[in-house]
Amino acid sequence: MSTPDRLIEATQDLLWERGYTGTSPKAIQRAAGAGQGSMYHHFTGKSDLALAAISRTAQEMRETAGRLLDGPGTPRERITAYLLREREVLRGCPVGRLTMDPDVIADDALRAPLDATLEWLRERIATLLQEGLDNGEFAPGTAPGPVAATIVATVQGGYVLARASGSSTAFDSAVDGLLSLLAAPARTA
Amino acid sequence: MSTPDRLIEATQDLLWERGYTGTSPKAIQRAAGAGQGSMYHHFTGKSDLALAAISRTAQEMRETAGRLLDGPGTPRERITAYLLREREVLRGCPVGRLTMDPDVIADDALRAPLDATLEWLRERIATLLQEGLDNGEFAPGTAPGPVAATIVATVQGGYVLARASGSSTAFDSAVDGLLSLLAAPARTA
DNA sequence: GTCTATACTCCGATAGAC
DNA sequence: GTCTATCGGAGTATAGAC
Repeated sequence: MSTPDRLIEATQDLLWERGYTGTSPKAIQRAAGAGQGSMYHHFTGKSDLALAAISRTAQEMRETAGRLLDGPGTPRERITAYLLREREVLRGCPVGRLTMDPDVIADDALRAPLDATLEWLRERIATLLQEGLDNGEFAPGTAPGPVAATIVATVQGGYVLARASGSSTAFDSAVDGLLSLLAAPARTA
Repeated sequence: MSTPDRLIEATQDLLWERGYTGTSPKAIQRAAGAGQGSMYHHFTGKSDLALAAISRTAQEMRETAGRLLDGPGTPRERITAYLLREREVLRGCPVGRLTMDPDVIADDALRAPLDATLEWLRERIATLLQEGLDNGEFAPGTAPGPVAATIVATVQGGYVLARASGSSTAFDSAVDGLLSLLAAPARTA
């Protein structure tokens, strides 16, 4: 792999693990097996490299989620598959994690990929909810936009609960609760 | 106020804003108006001071949430009041935020107050859900434990969405969606 | 209790040789 | 492209005077 690619991947890993403030150029160089001069030859500095890493992470997250949300099954089944997919829960979300970093939030260029990714996810799920409403899979009156936000928030917050407790159980519990709330509408109507 | 108190309060603010890694002893001293020697006289170091600050923040959060969850109204009304309470959404949750800090999560003493607080909140809400089930305010079949986890996760995740977008709208939307799901007519026969 | 002095390392970057 | 040298500042303390 090329040196820039190794630098970007190392930065992705470190940003996920330690955040922007907690990630130093030196640590990136060590992880990538690249020297100081090499890193500053390919990137103008830490923030430039972080932008490349965050953009790539955001893209990868879209692909991962998209495979399930655009996959086989009914709208409800796809949302369920997304919620129940295998996750390294205790590592947290590589995108959502960065929203707690003030230096990332303060920089519009770094924040943009985070916003775009979570917004894309919310929209994609809202569309599925609408399709599920149309085919009777969800309770009439379900508001796709807000409920999609709830779904994304539950996942993001599930990571918080899991990391606080040191166990993925809390994440699973939050998802279970959400799925039960989304359960099939009464057949009586 | 005493010097230790000023140091603790300054640390609380900085941990909320910048996290553990992003908070330096020097910044704490500046914010507290205390000197180097003074800080190290009252606390053994950064982590000791952080423990005091985190414990106090956790206690304050319990009191704030408790005032609404133990307040007037039916169980459903109290949960709703908790979800709709005024928040400085873009600042995030001073407790949840720290779960993304690897140095906090790696230290059981620092992690314990986070876990205890979120666990307390989840339990308190689960109890209210059970009471609401008993008086018919929630759909039969609602599982108090998991749904309580969903409620707490939605709030924590709402902060993530809001900070990503730079607006509190996404938080409000996630809460709206959650309230609508909790208000849905009985779907389990 | 608080102050200043000191120590050693890392941070984030630039400069210039090869 | 990559290396080494260098830089001013910040991080996280410890020591000892007052």
